[in-house]
Amino acid sequence: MHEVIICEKPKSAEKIAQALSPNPSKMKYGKKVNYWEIDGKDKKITIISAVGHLYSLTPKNQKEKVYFDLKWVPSYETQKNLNYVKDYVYAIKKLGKGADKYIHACDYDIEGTLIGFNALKYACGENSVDNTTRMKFSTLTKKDLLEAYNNQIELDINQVDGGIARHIVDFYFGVNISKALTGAVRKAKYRYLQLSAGRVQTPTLSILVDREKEIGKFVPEPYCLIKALLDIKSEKEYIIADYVDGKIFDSERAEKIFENCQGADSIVDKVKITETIRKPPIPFNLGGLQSESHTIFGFSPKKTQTIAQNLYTEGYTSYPRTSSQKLPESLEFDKIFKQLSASSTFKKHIDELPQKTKPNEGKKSDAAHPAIHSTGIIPKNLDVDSVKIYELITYRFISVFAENSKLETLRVDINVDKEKFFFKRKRVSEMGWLAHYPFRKLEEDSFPSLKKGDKIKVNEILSEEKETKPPARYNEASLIKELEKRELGTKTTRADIIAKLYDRKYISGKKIEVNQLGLNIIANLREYCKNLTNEELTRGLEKELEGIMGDTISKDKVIENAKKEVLDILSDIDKNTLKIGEGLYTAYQESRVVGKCACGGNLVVRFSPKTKSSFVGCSNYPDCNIIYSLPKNAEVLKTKCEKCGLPTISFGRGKSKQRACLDPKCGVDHSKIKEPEIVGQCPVCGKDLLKRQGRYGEFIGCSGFPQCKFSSSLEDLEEKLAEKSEN
DNA sequence: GCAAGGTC
Repeated sequence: MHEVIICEKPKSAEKIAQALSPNPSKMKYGKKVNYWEIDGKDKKITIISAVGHLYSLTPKNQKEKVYFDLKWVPSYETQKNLNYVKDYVYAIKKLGKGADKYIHACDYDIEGTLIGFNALKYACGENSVDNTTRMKFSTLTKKDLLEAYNNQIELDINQVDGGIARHIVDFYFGVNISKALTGAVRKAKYRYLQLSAGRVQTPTLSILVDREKEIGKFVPEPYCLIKALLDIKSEKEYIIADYVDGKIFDSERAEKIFENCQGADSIVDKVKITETIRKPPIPFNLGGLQSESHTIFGFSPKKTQTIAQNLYTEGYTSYPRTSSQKLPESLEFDKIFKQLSASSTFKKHIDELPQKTKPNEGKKSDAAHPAIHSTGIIPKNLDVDSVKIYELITYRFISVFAENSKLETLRVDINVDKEKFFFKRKRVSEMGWLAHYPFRKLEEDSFPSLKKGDKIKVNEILSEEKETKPPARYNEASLIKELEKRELGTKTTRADIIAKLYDRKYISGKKIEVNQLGLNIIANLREYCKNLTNEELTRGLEKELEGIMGDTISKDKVIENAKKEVLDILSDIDKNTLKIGEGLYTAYQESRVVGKCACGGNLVVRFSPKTKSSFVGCSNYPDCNIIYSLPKNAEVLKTKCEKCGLPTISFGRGKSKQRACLDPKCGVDHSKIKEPEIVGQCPVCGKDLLKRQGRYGEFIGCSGFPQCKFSSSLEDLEEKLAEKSEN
């Protein structure tokens, strides 16, 4: 009797083999594919694996105008970068044909069920499906796997149908509407401009557009902050106390308070020290790791994901594509810590952990995998960025087991004449887990010794005019969090989808801005297929998939409904195709404008298919044929060259990243302007004031930043200094 | 190629 077990990925095949036998034989098919064999008395078991989806949808006839007639083909046929899949398909075809019995042992979710089903149907042969049972497990532990093997259930064909429907509906909407948009530009302008829309990418772009609009209509409100510069020092800085009510929007009131305080000294009214407990952080899931790595190292979520994936394949850290924030005891922490202790730096931290502790866990869990953690194997020869991610994961893993840290907050309330001010100082009083997680900035304020009734001289009363700020733009990490919250996309696809929006030139910048093209796409889609721009399509699809799995609606009915809806949308787009195409192309051109040409035209980024490189040319071509070539992977920046006014560009990677003027003949090397120029003394703390380069141009900041927050625009500086010295 | 979803 020959039994074939089909798994979702090589790792789970290995785990299942090890669970079923103390010494399974590890075999190789070709050079790359591992599989396992267990020879029993009257049974031979072959355990093989897929590598995620092996098959993808493709139109039966590529020449159709719209694609509703689809078929499954091996995914390496439609996507060249999936070449590695080939070996696995071949292996399953060879090893999985003609067995007496099949066991479907992929992850127990919609996609996993479909992965195994397609592998059986298209690689092992149609008949294999009828001869298949299912293993249902939620972790890859020996106990769970054995239990699943001993209690196999029937293959749930409704779950398979749910998976098929999901793929087809996404294809119907995504591919057909993308084609229609691209086609509209082609028909209107005879230009090829690859555009796209989809169930997840479009609502994501829509979220960004909404934020853009909020920012656009935001009216800043002036307010006033009143501060008292006290004649006591913390470290070397004078302590500044804030007016107790914070922002004051009534300027008359602000002025009155300001007047009231003039010349008066202050008396300490109340001194209070409170202690707050900070629990250790929670274990990383993919989103958590991406977000932390973004704030600490500035890595994009996609970059973090790739590095974490490599660390996993090398065996240094656990499976990264998890949403779990939990670390079950079955992982055997003791063993991992013992292994990690081979490194003296980790040992130092591990030795300080309290005995017999449980990890601090988060709420989210994942059926297939625990939170991201170190395996215990100490890596060798990692590149710098991988080291950073590895250490982040390992120190996080250690610190979730550590003790609470404690923070002391000193709050001093003072009266300046009749007006009330206060200031706060913070310091860590017990390090706890912070000692094992060297990525956080620690609060280390010194506490001045004061008691009720003490008199403090007031050096100066400061009145700062401020404006309320518009809501912040999303960055990649905060956008991923928003998508998680709205349950759009999955943990694995979110980073890719954002990358796609950049790629299409819908959005740009680290603080994400929506380009004209992105705004126009959403405007059009909101008019012609509203459901695609909000989350309704996803929510509706979820409901329908539940219906399919609960056997209250058929897969075919769901697919048919989707087809009708897409046909309606396509006919609306078709009726307005020239208008839509025109608008999209104009928006695209506006997005590409980077500056003004000497001839009065617009400087535009163009792509030369001949040299396969980008360059900047003038919109008045062929009348004006000025051309600036761009280095590979160059980015045209918003800041202008101060010598010639052309935009500046940045190119190169990492430390060799350079800035220069778009015109190489201009000769200003912008990368050398990094040494900030000293332009005066800070009126608040007395340190040097520096001219700094910000995201939106130059500004003046204090060299004492972040302790001293004084800043000013170039224009307002003199005024601000004069104002301060008058008082 | 176009989507979104698995996985190296």
